[in-house]
Amino acid sequence: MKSNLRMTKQRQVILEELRIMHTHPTADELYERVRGRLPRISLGTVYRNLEKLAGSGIIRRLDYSGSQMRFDGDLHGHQHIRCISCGRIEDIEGAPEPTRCDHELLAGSGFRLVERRVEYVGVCPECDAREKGNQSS
Amino acid sequence: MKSNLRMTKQRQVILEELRIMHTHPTADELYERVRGRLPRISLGTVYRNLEKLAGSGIIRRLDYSGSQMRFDGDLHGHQHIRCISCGRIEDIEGAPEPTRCDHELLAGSGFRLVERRVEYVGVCPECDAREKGNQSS
DNA sequence: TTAGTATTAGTAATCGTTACTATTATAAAG
DNA sequence: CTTTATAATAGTAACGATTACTAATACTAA
Repeated sequence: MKSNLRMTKQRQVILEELRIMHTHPTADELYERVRGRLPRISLGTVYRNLEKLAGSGIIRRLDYSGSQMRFDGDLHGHQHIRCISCGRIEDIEGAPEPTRCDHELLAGSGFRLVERRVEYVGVCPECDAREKGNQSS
Repeated sequence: MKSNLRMTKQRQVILEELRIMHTHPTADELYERVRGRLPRISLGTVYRNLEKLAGSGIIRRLDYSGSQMRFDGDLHGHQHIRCISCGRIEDIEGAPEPTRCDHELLAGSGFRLVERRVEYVGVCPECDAREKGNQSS
């Protein structure tokens, strides 16, 4: 099997700029930067490469969360777990996580902490069963 | 000061259905449900009401995350904090959170845990200063 | 009643992202 | 150095979720 991932000039520059930036840029913020070096690059190329690079584990996308906003009418303290496969979100009953070491971690940042959300990401029983069933040879 | 939030039939039904559902529905999933009771309601009304209700703290929207995907070229273990005011995301250096009680919490769900993301939400120093400056009597 | 204003239905516009298409660049084999 | 196969590109169109707009309607209170 071949590497299947050609290192083009565009891909190279996108990756370099992303690694330099450290600001967790959006696709079009990155696009603006990259245009400084490759004026003829298209926005689609940036999107496509970010997807490829994330798929290969070379970069990371923040927010697994899907493209649609979700709402919760239940305000009592609980957590959520999102299925990586089907996108379903389920409640996790139980007290919110302990906040022991948060303040140490955040001390240097200067941020005023408002909330601390734990997003569990996993595979729900149904998807897990289905995926195990599909494991061919 | 008046309540400023009229409880219309539409708003009432949207809230009731959301509270019944327990599936963290998207706006159009909820729209479909509500149409069963109010066939002439429009999708825009659902969106507008969800926004109003969330703004009043009566319901909750999952994912503070903005509408744009963000990327990170730095794969070493670190956390993020997002500014509620300007949307900026900063790195929080330090070990990932302890996972002590996660398994207990998740035990009943049947999910296979893949990842555990902590999203800190706060106000960055700049926004904090600005907001404090703007506090007029 | 009357008036003032929030809310609505319906539709158009916006914005981030993805899909499509013809062309170009890359890597490997001859 | 060609040739060949195919991944990647620029440019543009399409898409889907959300928001904005507008004229009509429904609350609420005087």
